[in-house]
Amino acid sequence: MAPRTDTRERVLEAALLAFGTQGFDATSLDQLAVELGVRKQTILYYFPSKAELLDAVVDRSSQDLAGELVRAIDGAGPGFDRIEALVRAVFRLALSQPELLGLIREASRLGPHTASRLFVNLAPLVDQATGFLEAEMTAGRFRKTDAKLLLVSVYSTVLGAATEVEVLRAIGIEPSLRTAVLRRRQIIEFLRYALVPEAPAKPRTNRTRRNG
Amino acid sequence: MAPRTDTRERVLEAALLAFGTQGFDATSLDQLAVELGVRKQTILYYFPSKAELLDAVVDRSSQDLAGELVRAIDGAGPGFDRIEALVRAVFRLALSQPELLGLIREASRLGPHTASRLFVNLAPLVDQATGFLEAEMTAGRFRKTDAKLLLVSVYSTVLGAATEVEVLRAIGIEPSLRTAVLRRRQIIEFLRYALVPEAPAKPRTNRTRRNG
DNA sequence: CCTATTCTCTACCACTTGGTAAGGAGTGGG
DNA sequence: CCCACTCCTTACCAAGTGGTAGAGAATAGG
Repeated sequence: MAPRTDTRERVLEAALLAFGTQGFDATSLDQLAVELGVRKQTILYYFPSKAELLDAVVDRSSQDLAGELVRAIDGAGPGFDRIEALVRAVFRLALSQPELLGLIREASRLGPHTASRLFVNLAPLVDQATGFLEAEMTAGRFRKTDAKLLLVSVYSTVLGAATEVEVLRAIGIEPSLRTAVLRRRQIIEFLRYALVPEAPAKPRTNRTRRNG
Repeated sequence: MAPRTDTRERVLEAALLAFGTQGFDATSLDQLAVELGVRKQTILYYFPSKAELLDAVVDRSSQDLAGELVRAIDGAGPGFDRIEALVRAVFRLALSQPELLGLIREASRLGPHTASRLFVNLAPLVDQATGFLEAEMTAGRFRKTDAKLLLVSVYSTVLGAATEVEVLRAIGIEPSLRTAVLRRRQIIEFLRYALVPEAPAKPRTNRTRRNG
């Protein structure tokens, strides 16, 4: 039956925001409660402990992320188009929901328990990605190498470019929508050279890839 | 004059280890004190607050890191050899002092104050790196692109491959010395394709690149 | 020997943390 | 009307947090 309130929902959202930006340890249940206009025990009613709240947030967020990325990838053509679609999706998330990507980082930082919880939900995506990479390699569209290791590289590169705000700032790139577009383009170019063999015909046409 | 004890030194080391592995918020002064076999107030004698301890640790660590990397780079020849030397240095650190790289991650996560402190010390390295990249580009040895953005990509890729232990584990790669060598090789290959134009003569000989 | 300095200690504290216990208000069904 | 259930509350707590105050031990210099 439908619950009478959406408090549980709101707790999850607030927790995602807090965990994803400040980090798990730097977030207190009291603080969350205040933000929600609710007593701390209300949070503990829905989630028996802070750890279980984290688990719930990680579960939901990783599922959300996986869904988002799978959708973006499925909508793209074969070959490098999929990589490009993935990068675009990640950058879209970095702008609309930076806390989500932040939580991913945080979750893999918090040790095996949380990390495995995270990657269990991401497993389908990982499998699909490795399968995709291997297929592209045998088709000769991508350079041949270890697909798993390659995936780690792509993961690090994309997530880094999308989330390492302080690094950008330190290097003299103020994070903004404008520079995000430039960063995205650079990442795509970077990955294309890294993945696709031969001269990739460098399309000056920005993105219109649909045949016509 | 030389201090009569090395306590300050030991505090810094223990703090680096704890901050770099567990994170700043998850580390308490009491815990550090117990590990050191010393009262908490001894720590606070040398560092008036936990925040200032962090600052000191970040300062020292970033200087150490910069020194280590500059040394590795300077000892390498021109062109891609320097990138390779950098990757090797980072992986060496990832094995011998993982907490150092962990602290770098942590520091850029803890907000502008700590991050700027970090990158002030890394600024020479950053300048040298961007200068190097630009020089290589004009020399035609590297593909032409925005040097700063490229640097962010390289940074993310290398640091990610060296530190994202849980990601590796989740993907089915148990972190070990053996896989570290494979990862390092893959990263170097990956970066070479991304950076160096044309077919780079893909050396089947593993690493002996010295003319002979 | 005396004193100043360096270093570490004991004793304490205000505050925050995650969490327990239990009760009360609203609601829906019998 | 009453019972059971959902939802949120007040009241409270033990443990841990970063940090202050100040004393005591050791050493070096005069």
